Amino acid sequence: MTTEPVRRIAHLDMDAFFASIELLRYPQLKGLPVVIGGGRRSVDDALLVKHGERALRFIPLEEFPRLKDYVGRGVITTATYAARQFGVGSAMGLMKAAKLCPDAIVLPVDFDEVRRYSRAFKEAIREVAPLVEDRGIDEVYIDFTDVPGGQREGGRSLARLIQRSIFEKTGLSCSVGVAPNKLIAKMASEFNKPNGISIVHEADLQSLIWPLACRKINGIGPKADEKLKRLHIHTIGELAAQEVGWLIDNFGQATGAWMHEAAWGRDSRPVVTESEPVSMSRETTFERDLHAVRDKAALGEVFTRLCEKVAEDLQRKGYVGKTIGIKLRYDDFKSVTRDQTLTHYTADAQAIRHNAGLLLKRVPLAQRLRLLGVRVGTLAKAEDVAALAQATAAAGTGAEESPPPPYTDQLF
DNA sequence: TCTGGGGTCCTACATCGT
DNA sequence: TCTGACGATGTAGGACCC
Repeated sequence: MTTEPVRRIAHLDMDAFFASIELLRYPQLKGLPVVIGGGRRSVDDALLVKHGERALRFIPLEEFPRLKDYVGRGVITTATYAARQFGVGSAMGLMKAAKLCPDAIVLPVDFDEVRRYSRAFKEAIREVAPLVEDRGIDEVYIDFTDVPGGQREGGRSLARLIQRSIFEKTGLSCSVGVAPNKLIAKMASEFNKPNGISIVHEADLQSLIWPLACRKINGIGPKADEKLKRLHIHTIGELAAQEVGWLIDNFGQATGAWMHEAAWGRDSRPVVTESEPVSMSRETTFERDLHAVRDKAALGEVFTRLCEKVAEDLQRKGYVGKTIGIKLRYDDFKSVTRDQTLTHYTADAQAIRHNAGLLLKRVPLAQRLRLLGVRVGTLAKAEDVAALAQATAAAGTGAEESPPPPYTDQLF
């Protein structure tokens, strides 16, 4: 007689991913406070030129740049566990971090390298368990339910196997949480970091989940957490004790109902192995704030370059889009967006530049700008749109699209 | 000396056609 | 013809995540 398999979902999180990759390259930094971020100066290139690829591991410590010497804007992407001891962490401004730990070594992000490792660890997982949902560069959900051995020890033995396989193929460690659903698995993977495994069953809700802060729920951010605190709700258990109607009154229909479900550990979202992108964008923060009139030429150049980059991204990945958007961030950190949906799809840099330029006329430009961004949304596969256009043309009903005019006479 | 870049999703609101 | 309800769609902003 066979029993129905219990739903077992794993959340796997690479440990200090970006920093750990750098430590493989520079093993002499092991155990030291290191932060990854900034990235405007090519530290690696400078060290490479001086020492050559093979000698990187012998570069003396005093040659690495320190946080206290860092100049420019930027935030920390990740920090080694040694750096975290100083209170330094992700999303912190580099200048603030320099105060907390001036002697921490600061390295730029090597995105190509990180992407390579990302592909490698995900491949290692898929060899063992095929149902994998991508959750960014260093995280995945895995459906253990029907994988051979996925039920053993609540999922612990399969988690151990995956950890071992990832380490063999990349030299990196990760933490895994296995639970009845994605929501709990995500929380569980944080229980035992680094290089840990946590198993949570439905019956553990009150003892393991309810004592946690509401902020630990994936989806409750700083704003919602603050509001909950104002309402004297600090833990998930306190959240679970509230009437769903009261939560809806305070947070709205969707959020209120969702909070209630989450606090009771209920989440039926499936592990999704494939998804289509919704938008693609490029944005950049300037070294110094720029003015629309006085720095018109520089802004125009950056703007055109951003449009070209988005167009390149779309074309490389085989997408076209219909909604063109811009984003501006002023020197006081306030941002505005404008967008416009066209009658036709495009992935053409000139067309994007032209329409983005028109959107600029709809935003205030008296204040200095610190960031400029360009976005293309309402995406479709280029081949699908082309096929449809061909069919429409064959039927003789297609309206002829005229090419966009050149983008002269624009603000910048 | 503040606060990156690339995304998704939700909400509120305006507009338009029926 | 006027008015209101309602759904679809577009737009703006913001919360949140990695």
